[in-house]
Amino acid sequence: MSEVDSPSNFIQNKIDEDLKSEKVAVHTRFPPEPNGHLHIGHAKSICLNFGLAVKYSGTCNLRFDDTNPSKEETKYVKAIQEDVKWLGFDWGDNMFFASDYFDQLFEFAVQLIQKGKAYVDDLSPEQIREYRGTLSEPGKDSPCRNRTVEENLKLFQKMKAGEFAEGEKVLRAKIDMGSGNLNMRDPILYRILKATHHRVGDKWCVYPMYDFTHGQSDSIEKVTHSLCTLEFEDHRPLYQWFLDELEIYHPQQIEFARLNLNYTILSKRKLLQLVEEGHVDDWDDPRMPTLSGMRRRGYPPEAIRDFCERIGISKSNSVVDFALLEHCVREDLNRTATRVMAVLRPLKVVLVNYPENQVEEMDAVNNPEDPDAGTRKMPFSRVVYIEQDDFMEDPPKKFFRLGPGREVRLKHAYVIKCEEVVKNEAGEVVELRCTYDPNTRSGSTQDGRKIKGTLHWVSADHAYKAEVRLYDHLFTHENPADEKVCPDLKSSLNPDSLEIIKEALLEPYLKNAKGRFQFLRLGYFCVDTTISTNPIFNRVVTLRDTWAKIVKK
RNA sequence: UGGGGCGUCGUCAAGCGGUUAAGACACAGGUUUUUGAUGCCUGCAUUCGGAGGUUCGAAUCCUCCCGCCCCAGCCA
Repeated sequence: MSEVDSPSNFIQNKIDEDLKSEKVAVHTRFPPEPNGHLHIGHAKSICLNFGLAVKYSGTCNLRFDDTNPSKEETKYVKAIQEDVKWLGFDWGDNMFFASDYFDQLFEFAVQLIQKGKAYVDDLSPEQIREYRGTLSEPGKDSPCRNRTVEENLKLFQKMKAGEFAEGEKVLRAKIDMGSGNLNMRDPILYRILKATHHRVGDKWCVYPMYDFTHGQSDSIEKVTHSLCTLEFEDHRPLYQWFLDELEIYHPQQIEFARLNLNYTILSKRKLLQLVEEGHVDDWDDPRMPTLSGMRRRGYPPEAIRDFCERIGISKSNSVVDFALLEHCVREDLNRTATRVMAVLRPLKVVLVNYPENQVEEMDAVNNPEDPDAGTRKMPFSRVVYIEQDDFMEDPPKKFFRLGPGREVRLKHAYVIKCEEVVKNEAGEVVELRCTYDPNTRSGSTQDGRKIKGTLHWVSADHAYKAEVRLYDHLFTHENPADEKVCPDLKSSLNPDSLEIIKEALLEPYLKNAKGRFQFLRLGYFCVDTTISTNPIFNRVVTLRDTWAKIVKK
């Protein structure tokens, strides 16, 4: 599989080069903030970081970047762990929290003050913004910039002791207010936040900013390659500045492009909006691009890993075709899913020459791709249901399913012929009266006549009724994430992203079933018991459908 | 001349001075098939954003130009 021979990318090339000069084990980290659920974009990062550790026999830490207590919650920590595990990765003993380093980080800040490289600023948030300047104009120094070391030390301790209100003071690095890089214009190191932290409670009322936390955390953990997304490129000089000034171990930050997928959005903020406005049930709605949503939908973790492998790693902003993800899912499921029969929109078929009350047990192959999967029995009787789409009263040329006077094969059973079409008062076809050919048991003709069409079916008396849910893209717009071409998110929502079929007819084998199946000729489905005790079958993905393409033309 | 990035097939993406410019998805044909599925076969960039230059030789090096993305949270 493609998981074995992963394609080359610039990060691997870099690591290969690094390994030539210094023989240290590769050490990466996946650093989510526990303020929401993981999505397929995070999967790219997880697969990259953990994948590199596996490939180079190194280590990958799971580290929670929990420096903003007002947004973070323990429930997210748990959900993230679950998602990473489900994806198939193991951090072993290497789970850390930035909050583990709060004492150390505070000491680092004190060191900078002592070196004259940090100062306490009294400016208000608004003033700080003004003093920062703009993209094209330099900023100007704060009046507090030249406080003495002693004064700064005293003030910083008072900040820590809770003697000031939120927003009253901050600790800033003393770098360069004229820098073209805004991140270097005396960035804030610590702010006052009188919030309870999900792990360390009320121990602190000053919290370090991301920039003052991330690099040092990487350094403490002896991370060799700190991989992050492109928007942090501008932060790299600052990342290095802290490590230099503190004179501690230097990991290297390398940036890559985040994942974009068409027909969906991958921004936490917008995903949250979908949940809060009720456009989806929750974060794990099977239409969501979250890992929990995909898990419920039935996407195998192997398929997601394969997908992440195939999309590659580069620095160019790109939008990956959702069809590639679906391809990976189909490829995995084709190999592994048991084939069963289910009729979603039933049409009654009575076999007029089949004995009343007779039931035959037909042998059905479980998976033609896997000889070891064996066979099972399927009951067959006088009344069966077929799919409404599989009958046309006035079929076009290339249609080779059932029609008046036509013959078709019921998979694993018999060849039948449509003798009579029964309609209701409205003129709708409600029943087909057919004859079966007793000489075609299991589906093969003895006189050598070719039967082009093969239909799935279910015996009326033995059918098991269950709810089936069909999903489609959440958005009709190909690129809902791009606000330039799609300014209104809501108007591009796909009104048909969910179709519920209350009573689909399934073969009895599916009673008490768990896991994923291929409903023959329809698609792959996965049992979901999240929202009801009765199993619901979620459609993972359809089968490729070239007939539908022909019809479209 | 604010700073930092990116431009190779419809979409991803290899390529790192000498290749017929990988591969995958998508698409289009054909074939096998008791799933219009799967499988198999074939086709799909004389050209690498553009223009110059260096070189025996350039997608790869240099120059200029063009286009796109990110940055002005006490978010990460």
